[in-house]
Amino acid sequence: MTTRKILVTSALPYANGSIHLGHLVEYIQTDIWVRFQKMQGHEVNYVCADDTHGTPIMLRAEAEGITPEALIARVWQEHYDDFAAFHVAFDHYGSTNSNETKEFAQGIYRKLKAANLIEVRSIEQYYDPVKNMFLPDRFIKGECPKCHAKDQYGDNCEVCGAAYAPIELINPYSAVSGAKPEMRNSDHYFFKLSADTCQQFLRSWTRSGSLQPEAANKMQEWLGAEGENKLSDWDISRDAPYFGFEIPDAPGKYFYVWLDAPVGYMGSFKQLCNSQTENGKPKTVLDFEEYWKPDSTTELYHFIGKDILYFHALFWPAMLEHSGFRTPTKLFAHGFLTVNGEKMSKSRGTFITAKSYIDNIKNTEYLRYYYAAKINGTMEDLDLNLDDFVAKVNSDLIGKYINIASRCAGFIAKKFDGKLGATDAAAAAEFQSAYQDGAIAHCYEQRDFARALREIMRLADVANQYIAEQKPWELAKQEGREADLHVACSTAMTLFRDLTLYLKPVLPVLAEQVEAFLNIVPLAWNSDWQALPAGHLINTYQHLATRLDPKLVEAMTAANLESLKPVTESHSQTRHAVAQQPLPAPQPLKDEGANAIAPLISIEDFSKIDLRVAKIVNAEHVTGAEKLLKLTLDIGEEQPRTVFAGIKSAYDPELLKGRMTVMVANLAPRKMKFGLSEGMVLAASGDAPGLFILSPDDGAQPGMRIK
RNA sequence: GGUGAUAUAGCUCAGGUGGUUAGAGCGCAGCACUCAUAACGCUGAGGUCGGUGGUUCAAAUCCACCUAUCACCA
Repeated sequence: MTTRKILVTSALPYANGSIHLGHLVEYIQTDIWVRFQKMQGHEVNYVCADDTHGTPIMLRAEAEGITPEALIARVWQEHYDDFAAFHVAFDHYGSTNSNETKEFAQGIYRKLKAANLIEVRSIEQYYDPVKNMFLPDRFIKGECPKCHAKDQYGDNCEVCGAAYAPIELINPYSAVSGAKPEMRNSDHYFFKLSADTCQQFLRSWTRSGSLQPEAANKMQEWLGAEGENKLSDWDISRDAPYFGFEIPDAPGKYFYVWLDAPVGYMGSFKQLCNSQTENGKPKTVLDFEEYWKPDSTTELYHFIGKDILYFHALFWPAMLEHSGFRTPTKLFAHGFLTVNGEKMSKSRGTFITAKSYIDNIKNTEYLRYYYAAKINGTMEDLDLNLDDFVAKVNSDLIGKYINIASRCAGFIAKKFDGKLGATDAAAAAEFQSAYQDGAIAHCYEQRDFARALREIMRLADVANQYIAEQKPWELAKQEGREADLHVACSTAMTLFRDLTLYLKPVLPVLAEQVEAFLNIVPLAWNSDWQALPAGHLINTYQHLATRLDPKLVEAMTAANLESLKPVTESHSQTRHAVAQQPLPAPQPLKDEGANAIAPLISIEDFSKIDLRVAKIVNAEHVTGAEKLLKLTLDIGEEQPRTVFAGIKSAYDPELLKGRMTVMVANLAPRKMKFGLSEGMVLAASGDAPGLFILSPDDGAQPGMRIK
């Protein structure tokens, strides 16, 4: 087999939010494919980076009172740790905010300009006079011109679905400052995608087999029929203030984040090339030019979500083609993740962050397995059904696969001092031919992991049937059957070894543990099939994996329940450089979003809350507490209750004594540093300073229920 | 609104080029087993393939329309 040279990327996560299980569909898919190719003996480099530029990053950093650089550094580390926990093994994980990416972005721009593909035009755009900045569509809100819903974004209405331009909004206001925006002119730089050369190139490139059939159809829609020019030019500049790269010879103008995001693939790979050193000297194994020159014989694959097909299948190849670089070999677009058949939802606890999975379930290979069992290389959405997840992991991995080793290894240890015997050639024949015909490898190559795993689990069934037929537990009790027992259990170990090989791209850590248990060199996929030899010594079996407890999954969703917290992230699943995508202001700013009314509840839900009129019989400061007052409340019970309330900043205890107020009487008691708090006092607060406890009208008596 | 995709047993999914009684795993019921951190084996009950109408000797599989879900519309 010839060694292929392959460069693989996953889309760049935006440095504005946490990695969640939706992101991981892509990174896990890519990682499995990369690991498979490496096991085949190919030279594979897998690079990615944080996507760090744009208005959302700039504003978020400002809201947090830190520099954008500090923000992206922090998020980079979080992303990096999350990926590592899920065993996503990048060869390099960089950042678009790098010198390498900057040089490539500016270089490409200069080439495009020299090719006469850049044009400057003056456009009219909303400007925030308070914040002194031009406003992206998503940072302008107002009343929908069609249905008159309030507080809709500048590009489309979430109530009636209408699409429009920001200028059509009624009573627009800046989502950043709240100010009324003004129309102002500004020069913008455009990449002339509508130029004949681009049109013609894209028309042929999108049909060259670089896209999945569904994606190619989609492109057809965007390109229009032959002779029809549907592409319009692409606005690649943004005005200061903007966090990004300056456009050469254009003071105050910056590259739009989507221009430098894919260039980040090149930048990250360049960093990888530069970082390969040996004894302090460059190793020069990786040659950037070899991978990116126009006639390169290496392969370049981008794994992306279907939402960003437009950028990767039109802008990106057109940029590369006209700036002297090679174009991608193929784009692998995938669908979105749904959880329990629906969009991920914060209020249902199904907006699951990578971190919360790690914290609650710990074993990240279970998710890798489940995703792999559903990934089929198409653009269809993938459903994470949490009940199914538990059932599948337990049944396939524990019940079928691990169980093979677990049920046979004991005999090898006890009866044969850990030494394997001969292999039952007839029983192993199916496995040997499965290896040789390469069907499973072919499925991996095609990214149809689901089909691969179905075949692997079928083989696991075959192995378990073999053991059931051999009945080693009976052989072990019969005189003179030791040889048969030895063969049966040894054969099972070879079958188990094969299954482990096939699962290794999906379950790299478990495979390593099996390699240690079987005392074999790391499994690879590029040699002839051989049974484990007679006389080979294996180690004592220790349980390799345990069943997934459904309670852990429940705990995870509970941890993600954030119905009381304001939505600060995109409610779409958009997961990459997203400035074109729905993206609310990153931090609660003034009067919208943060203060949205919570989801509807039923009267039953409300009646669960037992609110009572309470008389404050005593109030005092708590030594050592910055915010708390200790209240003694009478609600008509024999003993008054003690409640710690965070209202010290607003109330003098002396003035509270004797007042009537409202408390939640059936809140679970909470142990605090200063004692047990047996309820909660209600108080109102907003963005403005101040805190206001409630009072009933005169006449209300302690203990009266509020309903 | 336009476009692309999806819709098959309780759940999750397979079903090139249309062709005998529509498949798997899980779940469920029964049987059996005890080697295995209750795992494994055997048997069985469940779908007429989103809806309607076409093409055809024959359609889950082709066509039209409809419905629902997802995405994209730069």
